[in-house]
Amino acid sequence: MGEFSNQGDKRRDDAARAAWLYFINGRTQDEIARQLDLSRQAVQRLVSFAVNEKLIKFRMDHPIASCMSLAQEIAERHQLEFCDVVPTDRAEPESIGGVSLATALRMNRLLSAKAPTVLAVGTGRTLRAAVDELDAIDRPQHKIVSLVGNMAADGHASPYEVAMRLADKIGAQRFPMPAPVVTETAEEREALQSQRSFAILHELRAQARASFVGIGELSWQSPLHQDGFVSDAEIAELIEAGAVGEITGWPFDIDGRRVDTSIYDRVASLNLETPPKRLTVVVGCGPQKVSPIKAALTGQLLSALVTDEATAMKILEDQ
Amino acid sequence: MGEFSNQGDKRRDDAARAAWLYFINGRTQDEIARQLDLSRQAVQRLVSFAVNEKLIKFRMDHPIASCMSLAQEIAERHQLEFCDVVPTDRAEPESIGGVSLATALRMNRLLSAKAPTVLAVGTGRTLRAAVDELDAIDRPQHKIVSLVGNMAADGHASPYEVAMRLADKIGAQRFPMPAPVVTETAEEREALQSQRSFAILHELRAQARASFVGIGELSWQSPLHQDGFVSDAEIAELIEAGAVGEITGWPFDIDGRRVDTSIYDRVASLNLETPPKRLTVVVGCGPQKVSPIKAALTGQLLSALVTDEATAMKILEDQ
DNA sequence: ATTTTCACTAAGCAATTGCTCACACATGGT
DNA sequence: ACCATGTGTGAGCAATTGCTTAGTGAAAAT
Repeated sequence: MGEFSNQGDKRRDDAARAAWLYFINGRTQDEIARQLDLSRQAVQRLVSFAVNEKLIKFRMDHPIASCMSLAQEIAERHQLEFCDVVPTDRAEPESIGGVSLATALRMNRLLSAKAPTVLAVGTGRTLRAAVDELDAIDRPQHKIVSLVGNMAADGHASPYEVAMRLADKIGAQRFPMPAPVVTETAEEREALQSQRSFAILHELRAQARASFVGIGELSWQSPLHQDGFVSDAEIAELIEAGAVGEITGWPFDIDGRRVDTSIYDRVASLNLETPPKRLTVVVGCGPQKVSPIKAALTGQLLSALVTDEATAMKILEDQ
Repeated sequence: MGEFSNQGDKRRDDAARAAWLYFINGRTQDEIARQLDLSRQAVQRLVSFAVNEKLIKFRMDHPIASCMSLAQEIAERHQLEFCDVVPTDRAEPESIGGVSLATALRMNRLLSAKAPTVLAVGTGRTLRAAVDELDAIDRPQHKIVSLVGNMAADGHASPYEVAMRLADKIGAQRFPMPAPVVTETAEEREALQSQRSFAILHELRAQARASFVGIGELSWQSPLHQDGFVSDAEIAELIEAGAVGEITGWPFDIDGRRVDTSIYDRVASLNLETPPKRLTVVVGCGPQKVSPIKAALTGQLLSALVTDEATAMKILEDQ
């Protein structure tokens, strides 16, 4: 009783206790310090730690009318299963805190099920942040399958891998994709995809309850390019061919249709299901995501969307 | 679009937006004021309003070891379906914020089900506070049935009625008990209970997924007495006869057994099911609740408990 | 034994927040 | 028109919080 396996647990416990007294019982840090016999600074550190580590969570329990109406409009117009729109922080329009929280709530709902569930995920900053917001639950019966590799051609890995981290978080079985996003040659992709592990990924995706994917723009500043997944020549070719966005590495044009360039035969990720065969949630916000999302909606590449108010408004503009 | 049915909605929306930016995006009230074009004070009021109205919620997502071990010990010793123990605010040991939050989480879980669910509830401050913490969901298919009336013999009603408020909150069907807790005469109770509405209450309780009840001590300061449900003479008689606690008006002694006094034939609430036929959650904390809870545990009057750390420790002492 | 490292504390300052008060403005009743 | 009433606002102050610095002591490393 009352013993801790290590110091870290004790610290987390103290932090949780301090945060409880602070947020839920509404005490000041001074009072908590006296109560727990610590210095005020220690309490301040604990509370801050608890917030950073998300031992304590904030959740909005009120539908904001303007967000709701944007969401409904988008969902109806594109026949989505759902659309979540969160308030934009205008001082920092690229902030992903809001959408990742909303995404985490959706993931939570699916993952809290006791029945074994397969979830397919892409990669990206926003998804990664969403995983950090997930509730701590233990679901060894679930399976997390990666839709896309996270290696560049030069072999270095992007830090935004999601499947492993998600599986870690909930103790699920993990099925990462051991591949680059885009291979050097078409033959290389063939070789990769003929491996048994790829067949398993395909098989699992077919059983997946839902897919969660990010969305990228295609430009010289695009994440796909910056993270080194595609070369200068390739990005130029893609832009030239009219590609405006990509999902799990698959480029598409303004109408959401596939773009035939030399990389099309070298994208190693699982194919996009068009139209989606399962709940396919696209997550993203920010000015640069507007046209990719518009295109994806037009091309019916998704069946659900999580974004923010500013992006939602631009998506609805002059359509 | 963007229109509001009334001013209150607009205010709540603004508050929600301010709270979102404050808690979720981590901006200062000053920044939010500039962004929403309001004074800092207005933002401070909005944030405070959002917290008070629970538009924004705090939730702990970390099991505190000492609370967990107390909970496990109690649950095992008394074969409970669950026991939730929350940290105590030692500066205010009677504070019910924590247990009501924990209770609300348990209620939420049951009420979020889509399948029509019947929930039976007692009365009391803690339960009342728990209802205020519930998520805003709409569940017209559910039914809320009251286990106990909330009128005193003199006809005045206690403000701690729970069933109606709970039903309001989630839009469920309501089945209040139109009766005093203790009638004047045994005949009066007979008359009440022969009414059709009572048969319905019984019937519904039999279908209930769970009961949530408070627990009271029996003393001159007990809520039952202070709220005027029982007279001076009656409380004296009960104490004399060895009653230490009550649940929905039913008094019991230190072993959790019924106490035969003159009021036993006049308690109008639905009978206690002993042992419980369904999930029966007792909610309460504070020094004065210790022996009632101990007694109820001994007499197997409950199948789940929500309390706080200090109370839990005292419950486990020298048993 | 000595040094290094680390974590913590006290102190103090600057930023942020909570609260009060006096005042403006709208509303509804007389 | 005039007056209560209440609702919201801005200013200002006090409390609280976030953060930095310097110092202390314990544990680990040398």
